[in-house]
Amino acid sequence: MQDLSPQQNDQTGIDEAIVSGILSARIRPGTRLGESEVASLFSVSRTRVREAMMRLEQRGIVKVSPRRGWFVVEPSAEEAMMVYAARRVIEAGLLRSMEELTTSGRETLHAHLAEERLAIAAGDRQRLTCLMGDFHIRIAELSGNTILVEILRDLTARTILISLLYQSDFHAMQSHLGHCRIVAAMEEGDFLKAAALSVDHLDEVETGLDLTRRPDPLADLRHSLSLPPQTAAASSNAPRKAKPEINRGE
Amino acid sequence: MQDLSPQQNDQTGIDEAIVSGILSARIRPGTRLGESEVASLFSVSRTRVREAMMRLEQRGIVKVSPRRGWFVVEPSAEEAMMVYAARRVIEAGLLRSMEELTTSGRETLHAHLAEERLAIAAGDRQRLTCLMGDFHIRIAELSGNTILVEILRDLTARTILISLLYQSDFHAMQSHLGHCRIVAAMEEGDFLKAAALSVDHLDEVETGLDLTRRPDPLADLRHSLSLPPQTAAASSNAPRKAKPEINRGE
DNA sequence: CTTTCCAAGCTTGTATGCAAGATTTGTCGC
DNA sequence: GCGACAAATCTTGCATACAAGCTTGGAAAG
Repeated sequence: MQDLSPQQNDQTGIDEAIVSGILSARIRPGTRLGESEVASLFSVSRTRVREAMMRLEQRGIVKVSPRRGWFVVEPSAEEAMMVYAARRVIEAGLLRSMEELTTSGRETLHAHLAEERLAIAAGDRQRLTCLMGDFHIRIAELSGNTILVEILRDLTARTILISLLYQSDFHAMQSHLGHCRIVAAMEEGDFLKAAALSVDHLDEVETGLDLTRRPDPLADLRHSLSLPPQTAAASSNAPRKAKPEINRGE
Repeated sequence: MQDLSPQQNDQTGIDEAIVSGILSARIRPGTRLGESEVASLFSVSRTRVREAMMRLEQRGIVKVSPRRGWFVVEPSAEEAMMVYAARRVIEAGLLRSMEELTTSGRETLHAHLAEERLAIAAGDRQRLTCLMGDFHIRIAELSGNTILVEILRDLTARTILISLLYQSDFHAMQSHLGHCRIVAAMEEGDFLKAAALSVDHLDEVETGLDLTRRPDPLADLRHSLSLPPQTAAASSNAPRKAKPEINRGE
């Protein structure tokens, strides 16, 4: 099983450790998070794990299947569209409501874009996934509205899960350029343009998804066995036998 | 203490009973929600109450003061402004992203406006508070995006708490007219105008707040003793005896 | 050999118990 | 009378225990 980085400071909470695992794409959608399993990882009792799960469920990040266990959500196609729609609404609304880009704000964004370029050059896909989501959070942070930041953070987490499910290949360079364009518009002080670009950017990413593809419950197992990844053609006539993916590990 | 309508169907959950109590302004900000207290009201153990509180905390509706108890949040002035800002961003963004008003949608909105008029005529302030918040949720529901609906529902709950804290007197008719204008614009198919009107409307409500007024920790007691409500003048030279105001620190 | 049914094991759901901290109240000293 | 201190009480924090249900593996029947 992918580790949840339990060595991470216990003070930050189990919640954030799991979210962080998702944001960095170390935890896949559908991953089972057994209460006792996580409890022993963090050296606490099930009670606290359960409380964390309740909070994460509220945030739309995990779901419970009664008496079966907790699972990282596997957003349906409908949910995926709603997440993107919500992000378009909020991010565009946010940009439209902005009035100026402070110097420190500009520096923050440029630093972020530089990091993106670095990760692209290094080909560090995991880090890239994280950065691509973070970009939008950075922008929200500029507004100083922590409420919206938190909302967007959760939506970003779900976005990452969605792309892990439905994105065949993501074009990092394309996304990066989209980000650059948005920042450029902000520097011009043209926040309406930035908002429009943001909508375009999200549309672009959403269009790149293959939402017709049903989530593959065997993805993990398939990967473990080094079988070729599921293709659209294969998914229709694949003999769905075998057990519905259980926690690998320990 | 205000009752939480425990007779409400247990299936709906403790969470929703409390939220419902807030939405209808039966539960005031700062209200203490003791775990065992609520537990006995709902005839369950503290465990389930605690889980409900964890979820509500995540939704920004209650806060825990360690080893002291759970309290319905008393948003600070900064938080209040953030809530309104977030609502402006989301609601305006939502309206701008809409493209048509369906027939059933129009009927829903008109039915709602009719209810508002009814409540105004009856002078039912409690019901009115609830309806005024619901209007914006109705609009979000038109989009079919349940994610945004849930977000707005929580923001609305917080809005009601804010107005209970900072609103000296709310002008129901003014708000109602604002709603009417928004609906009219939507009927014209002019969603940009509707979005602008929505921003104006929220601005208007926010302007009507007295954010300089510190929350009165004695409000409940004062009310129980039938003392006159706190005025800006009285608050400055009132002999602050009794307990040191509860956790509004940090 | 295949199918059906039952039991054992594991997982969550819920309650309860105990410990630690905060508040309050009563008392003592001045 | 008034302020400080200490014990009693109440509250949450956390762990554990037990109940209930799902899953699965194996045995038995066809």
